[in-house]
Amino acid sequence: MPSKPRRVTQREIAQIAGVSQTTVSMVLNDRDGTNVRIPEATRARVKQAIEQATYVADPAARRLAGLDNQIVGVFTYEPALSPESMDFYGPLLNGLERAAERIGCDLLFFTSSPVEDGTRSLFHRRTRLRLADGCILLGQQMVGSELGRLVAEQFPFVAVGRRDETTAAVPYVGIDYVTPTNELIAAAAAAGHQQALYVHRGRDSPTARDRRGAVESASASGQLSFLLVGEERIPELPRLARATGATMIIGEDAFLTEDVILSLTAAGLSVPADLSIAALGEVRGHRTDGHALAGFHVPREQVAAAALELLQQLIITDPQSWPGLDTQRLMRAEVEPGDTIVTAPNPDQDGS
Amino acid sequence: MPSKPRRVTQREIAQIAGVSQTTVSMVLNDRDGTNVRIPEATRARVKQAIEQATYVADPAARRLAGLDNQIVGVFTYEPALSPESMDFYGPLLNGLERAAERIGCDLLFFTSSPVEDGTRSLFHRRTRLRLADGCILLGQQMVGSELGRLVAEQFPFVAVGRRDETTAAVPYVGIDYVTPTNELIAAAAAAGHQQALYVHRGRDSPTARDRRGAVESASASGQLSFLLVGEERIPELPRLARATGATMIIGEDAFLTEDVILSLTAAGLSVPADLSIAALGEVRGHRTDGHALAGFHVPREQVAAAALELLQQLIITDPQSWPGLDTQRLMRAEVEPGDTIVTAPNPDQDGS
DNA sequence: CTGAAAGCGCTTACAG
DNA sequence: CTGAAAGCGCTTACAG
Repeated sequence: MPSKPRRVTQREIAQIAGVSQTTVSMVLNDRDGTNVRIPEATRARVKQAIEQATYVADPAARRLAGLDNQIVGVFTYEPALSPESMDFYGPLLNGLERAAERIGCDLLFFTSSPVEDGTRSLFHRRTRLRLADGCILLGQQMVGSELGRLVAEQFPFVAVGRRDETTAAVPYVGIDYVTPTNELIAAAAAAGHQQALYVHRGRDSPTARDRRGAVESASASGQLSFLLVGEERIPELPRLARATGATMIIGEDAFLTEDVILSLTAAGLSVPADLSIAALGEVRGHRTDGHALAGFHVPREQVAAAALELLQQLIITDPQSWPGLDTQRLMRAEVEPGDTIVTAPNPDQDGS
Repeated sequence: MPSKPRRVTQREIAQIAGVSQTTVSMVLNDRDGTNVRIPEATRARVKQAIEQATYVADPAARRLAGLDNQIVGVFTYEPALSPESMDFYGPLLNGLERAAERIGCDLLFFTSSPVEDGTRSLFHRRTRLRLADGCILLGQQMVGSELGRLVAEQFPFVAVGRRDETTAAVPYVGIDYVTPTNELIAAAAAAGHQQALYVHRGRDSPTARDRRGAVESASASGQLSFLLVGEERIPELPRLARATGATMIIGEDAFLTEDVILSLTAAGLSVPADLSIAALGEVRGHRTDGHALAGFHVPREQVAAAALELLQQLIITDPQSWPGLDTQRLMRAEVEPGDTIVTAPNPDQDGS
């Protein structure tokens, strides 16, 4: 270990300015309370010494003495900066970076977290978690026990995405898929669609359940009847559409929906002429044969920014008062009308 | 400021295990030197207490006591996580993340650095730079005075990209463009090309100079004669090629080269049938009309990994001994042959 | 208004 | 082999 080169400290500043180290600290932190009132002259002298000696406070010492750090931890359960993960993490990281710059905090990525017992863990022996004032958790899937431990230890953190890995009250900022799903279904119904297929991945995540739930209740209310189809049955879609008289197919997300379209066009069907199509996920950048895919815009940048803001609130609030905060927030995805929902062929006209 | 919830400390572990706090520290850090020899029994007792109490050392205290942190700072002179910057930063960040995971260190992004006096500065009043063991600097353009100060303060850091912003000996890992440029020109000459155009952006960065220098010396040696053309003259390229008899055009980078191709095809010229084309930069993912663009593969992931490894060396080496280290390294870009360099039309045949 | 002192949680000589 | 003590650089009661 190399000898840590000594930096200029408050003590030296104090000597230069001819005051005590305490006074330097007071000036530095603008402590001008009831019991302390430092005359402008002293203050100026100290400030000048600080300037002249290019003093910078040691963050470790500040932290140890109990102050906050302006450092926010970022933990992802998988690599966040690889090309493959950019689709999902890119907008989130972008939103985090911008919000961090605005708030004035640094971002500590816990890239070290080793794989132990088969899963990446936030709590390893040498975790630097405590160095951060709080932590943002990113990832499609999180570990319930770790979320629980964070809650139990009253460590400020916010998860991105609605969580159900634990019964503990996990602070999160997630995405409201229900409202836009209802809107999109209403629009489809208004366009004359009565029978549709919903193609899903069969996952059991909160957002997957949300979307499926909205679809099912639209179906139950008779607004638009759905047949739910697992992704493994995509090849059968042309047949299923014919058999049910469906005039529309909705996919759980854009990528899945692109597979759906491939299956349809392979069977000689044309989109949206023969079948209207939509995805219950981000569709920006997704086009099909010149048509903009109908679906949602998911404001991930804003979600990340909102998560950081919520985290700041938690950090400056005493844990005692956390229950009074609104710590579970949803940002609404917006409907992107696109060009792939068209008026349904009138079934009555078929018979005429 | 909320009351910092108390964490379990070494003192408590010591009480549980019935030893002194010093012993706990010794066990924790595997201090088994000449003067200390802790019997296995004690050691086991302490370890069990640590386990049971889920003790994690306070990184701030460790740091303050003079140990290293396993935290590497990352500073970029512009936002690194925005979609626009992903082209350049993406591969670097990916390489950093992977190397950090392997080495076991966390990455502290100095996203806070505010804009002061018109430029983003690493040294602001509250910089957390000192919290990191060392720092990686990323960016096309850096500030010479800050590089100089880092050198003067003997703070371990490594810049990505060859630097010339200061006369100080800046540790860096950069890219060797000269070797592959020579190779590419040799290949072009071997394919019969004798006259070419080099389209550049007129920048004065080290890598721009390297490329231009290699082009000029090839020209001077008679291997392949070049006319150097600024990017503003791209519209004139068809005329210039005809006037000079050039059979090939090389662009400084792939994006510029794509503009070149647009200009040529707009004039009714075909690539590579009428003119061979290459770029002196990363060409992966760049195709032109079904042809893979000839140029380089720039191993940015490896550059980032090498930078982190060099930084680790600096960190564990006493600054006294830094001069003995090879702190300025170049990784060679590789030639990607592509499909856009074809045999030159034989000028003699023209006359026959 | 200002300073001496205690304490944050750790490491490392230094004595037993 | 093990512990008491000093010190890392800061903040914050607490006395003057």
